[in-house]
Amino acid sequence: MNYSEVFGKVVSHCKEYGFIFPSGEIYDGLSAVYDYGPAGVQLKRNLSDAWWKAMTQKFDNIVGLDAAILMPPTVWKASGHVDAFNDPLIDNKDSKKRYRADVLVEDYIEKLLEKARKEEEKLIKKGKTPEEAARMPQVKKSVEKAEAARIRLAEVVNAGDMHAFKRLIDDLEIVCPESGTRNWTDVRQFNLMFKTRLGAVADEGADLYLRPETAQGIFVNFLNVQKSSRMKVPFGVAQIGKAFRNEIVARQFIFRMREFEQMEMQYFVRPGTQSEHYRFWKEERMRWHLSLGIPAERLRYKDHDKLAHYADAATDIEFYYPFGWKETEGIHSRTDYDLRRHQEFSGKKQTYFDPETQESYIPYVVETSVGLDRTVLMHLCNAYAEEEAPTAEGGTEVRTVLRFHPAVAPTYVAVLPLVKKDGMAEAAKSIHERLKNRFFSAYDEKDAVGRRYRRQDAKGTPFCVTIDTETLSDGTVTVRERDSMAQERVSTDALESYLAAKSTGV
RNA sequence: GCGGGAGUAGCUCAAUGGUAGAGCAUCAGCCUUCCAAGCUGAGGGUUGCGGGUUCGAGUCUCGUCUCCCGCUCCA
Repeated sequence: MNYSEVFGKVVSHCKEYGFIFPSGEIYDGLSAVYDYGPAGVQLKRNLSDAWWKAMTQKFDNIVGLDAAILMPPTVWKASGHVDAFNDPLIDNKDSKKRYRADVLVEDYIEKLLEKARKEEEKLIKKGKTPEEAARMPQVKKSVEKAEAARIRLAEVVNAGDMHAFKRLIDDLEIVCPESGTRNWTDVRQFNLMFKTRLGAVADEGADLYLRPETAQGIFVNFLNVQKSSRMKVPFGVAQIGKAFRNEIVARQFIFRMREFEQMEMQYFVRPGTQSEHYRFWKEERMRWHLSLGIPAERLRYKDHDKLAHYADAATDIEFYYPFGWKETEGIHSRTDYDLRRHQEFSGKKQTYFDPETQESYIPYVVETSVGLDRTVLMHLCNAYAEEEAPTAEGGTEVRTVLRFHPAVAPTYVAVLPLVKKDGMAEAAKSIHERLKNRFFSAYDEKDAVGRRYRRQDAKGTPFCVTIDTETLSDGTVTVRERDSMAQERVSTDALESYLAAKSTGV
């Protein structure tokens, strides 16, 4: 079974065992929106807890934050999202190519001006002065046409009138550079940010956006956090939260969702030192993924060739998903772009006084940003396995098992009486009651013990504790390990510490 | 968004235009001493949704929605 065959099985397994459901399924669902079921939410929470501890607990100079999803709209002007996330798009039906409508018109204008310039040059060569050449009809016509198009473009862009935009493209007789035809779809405004309104009355109040990334909540709180927690550069602010993007195409299960959760840490550093911190976090974040059992051969760095406007270095940590190598986490050296822009737009100084160097500066930022849902999917894809397992009759059968790292498995241990009689069930229940205080423990007495083992395998429970007649006489139980199916006899007194020792490695 | 494919029980799938079924799973009971055993019973469906053709539609037809694959898009 190869990786891509696994994908469909993972998706149906997720539904069958309560990890992930399509959102609002009884109403046909909503594209690219999913709900986490009982097993899925625990897996997700274990992963985010592991991340939160790896940041805020492990590092003295990283503190947490939970900023609101709604923020003043100017935040998104400052961050560049209002411009970058707003495109009028049009498709050519023949070439199937999609273009930004404003770019098409601008290219058209540019072509006209180019034509005018060439005419001008020709005329000047023929002895006209530049002033005379500019007045000649063959030049003047192109320039005027270009000017008229520019005015109309500005009008439709300002009005946000997509029908007028389409008429403009039709009127200008713009053709597709690929197919050369004018067989266009309508112009559609693609806004990757979700819009909502502040205030209960529909036509009053301000337009707001649901945040398209969580990072800005950290940037706008930079000084609040730094001053209230007496942090000195370098220090980090960690945050876990939802973000929203109106993706044009959202596919691949929970890999690209419209509503998703990010775990971000912005690390504020002295300008000039960003490279060393960038290198540190690059390695540290890879180590974290490895520590939770993701094998090294399914992880890699992918350095960015072309950098975003705000970055001076960027890399992705990619996982080999069933549909290929894809980004799970990004580590970006964001320079002082964000804080500088917020200083500019808010008029509030975003500088830090460094007591060591006795100077004030806007700190540089190294960002680690990991998709929580992608991390969940990574662990699901990595954990899913079908393998031969022995049956009671001595043959073999396929067992489906989720080999989660014990630290992230939704259920840590299942307590099973070998059979329901002779007081085994009662003994098992009391062990379960005790384990519950410390672990996510499940109790199951239905069906043969072999079947119960397989049920726990399918949910990814790493340990099963089985109570048999020996338990009643000498107080020992067997602990059955999920992956090896090996059993070990452990005294009930030592059971808790035995189980606890198995989850190390985070 | 475009092209192709698919939607029947929780899952995998049956059902010449003629009474919607099986296996697995779930639940209850019996039986069962270590890897999906067995027996008895129960629940679960407007066949994705909405029109049309027909005496009669899961089946033919049109539309629509959702999912999958490819393209496209993705600071």
